[in-house]
Amino acid sequence: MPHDQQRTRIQRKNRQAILEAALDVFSQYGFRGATLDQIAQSAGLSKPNLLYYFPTKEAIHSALLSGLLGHWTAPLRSMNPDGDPVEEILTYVRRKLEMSREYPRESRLFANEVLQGAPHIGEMIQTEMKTLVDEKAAVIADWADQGRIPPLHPYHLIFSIWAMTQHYADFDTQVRATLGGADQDPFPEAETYLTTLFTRLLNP
Amino acid sequence: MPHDQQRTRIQRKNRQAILEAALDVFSQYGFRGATLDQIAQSAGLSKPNLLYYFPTKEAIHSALLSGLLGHWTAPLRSMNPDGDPVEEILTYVRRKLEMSREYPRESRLFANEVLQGAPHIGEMIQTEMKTLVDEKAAVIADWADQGRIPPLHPYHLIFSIWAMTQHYADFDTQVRATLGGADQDPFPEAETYLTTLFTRLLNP
DNA sequence: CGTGATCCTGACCAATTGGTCAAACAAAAA
DNA sequence: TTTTTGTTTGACCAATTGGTCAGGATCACG
Repeated sequence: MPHDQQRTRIQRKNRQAILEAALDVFSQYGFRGATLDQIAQSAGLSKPNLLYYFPTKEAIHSALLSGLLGHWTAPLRSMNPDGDPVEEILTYVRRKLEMSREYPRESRLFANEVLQGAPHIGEMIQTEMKTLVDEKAAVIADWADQGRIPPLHPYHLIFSIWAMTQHYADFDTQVRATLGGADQDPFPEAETYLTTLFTRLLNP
Repeated sequence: MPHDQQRTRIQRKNRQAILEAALDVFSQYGFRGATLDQIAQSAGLSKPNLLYYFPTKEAIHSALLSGLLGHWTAPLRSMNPDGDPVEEILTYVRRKLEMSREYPRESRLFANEVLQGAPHIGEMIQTEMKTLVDEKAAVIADWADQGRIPPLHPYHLIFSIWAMTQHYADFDTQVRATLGGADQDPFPEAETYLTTLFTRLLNP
């Protein structure tokens, strides 16, 4: 049973390759649309060998999602209650946008999952995720109460940051197609735009 | 061949039922994740009978998407160049949010499609969609040139409206789970928040 | 070296997939 | 009432799906 912990060198390498391949495939086709053959081929393994490392398709998916959740929520987690409100929020926006540029597959993986009603991570959202958001929303509410930022609904403020930043990863195809010059990188302009938007929104 | 036009009463009824069922299934599972059996059952037809009305799975999907595109872009299309800029944009935002509330399945259908690289409607995006956005972005740019709204990047302004409004349809599960009271309707608060956001953003 | 644990494979399986087809059935036209 | 047209079905198909299993290959270690 290699599933308890990553012991050997080979196990580490292959589990890593599988998760990498699975990220590719799941993020592009969703859970039901992805196939084990695709993942196995992309990882350079045979299908039975793949199933030697993970017992089921769901196990791969779960391992991916739970392993990524911490990384994905890091920018929000590092928002500092003692910092300058506008600066903290702007930094959060920029770091979140940077995540969309650097890790678009991760963004699409979560998007696919949530789109389908979050059947595999619904629990995680209701616990870990909600706890984090509750905490940070309280911080934002405090800032608003102190008059340091305008009185905006803290949860919807967070939602709008998620929406706008993840949009550039999840809907990359549409963004690029709409902007025309397909080779053009939309992210620099996006950062400028979002900085302007939140600066105007948060300063009195 | 019933595929040229909807002739008989039965054809109209069944084609309608199929598209309705397909919207349910495709929007929840994506193209590859959806099955003909699911759609047939949801439409109350046998699978061969379903394939009597549409030759392939792709045909159903295409019919759905192309039939919906016009409806989906209506709010942007009706943005009036001769109206008051702030009011026009705010109305657009509100109508778009209303679409997310009234037609979440349609939103998720497009989201699924674009997430996977828009393999079936990439062409439509590059032509019809882009033309519309180009036109309306020009209107917004004019408004900015005339000093009637701040100088914001028109395309990214439109993207941000898409992102924030569609977020409430596409990520409904996450929004409700995060807000806690699962039975609570997030849309009224969302409308208030978005109105505030764009009012602050667009007024000098 | 040898031996036990780990790693890998080809052959296989039942279930499901999108799709076909001939024949039966129903509706409408004659 | 025929005849024609339109509609529905059960049986079927090849391909693909997630997953199993016995045995072979390879590794680490004494």
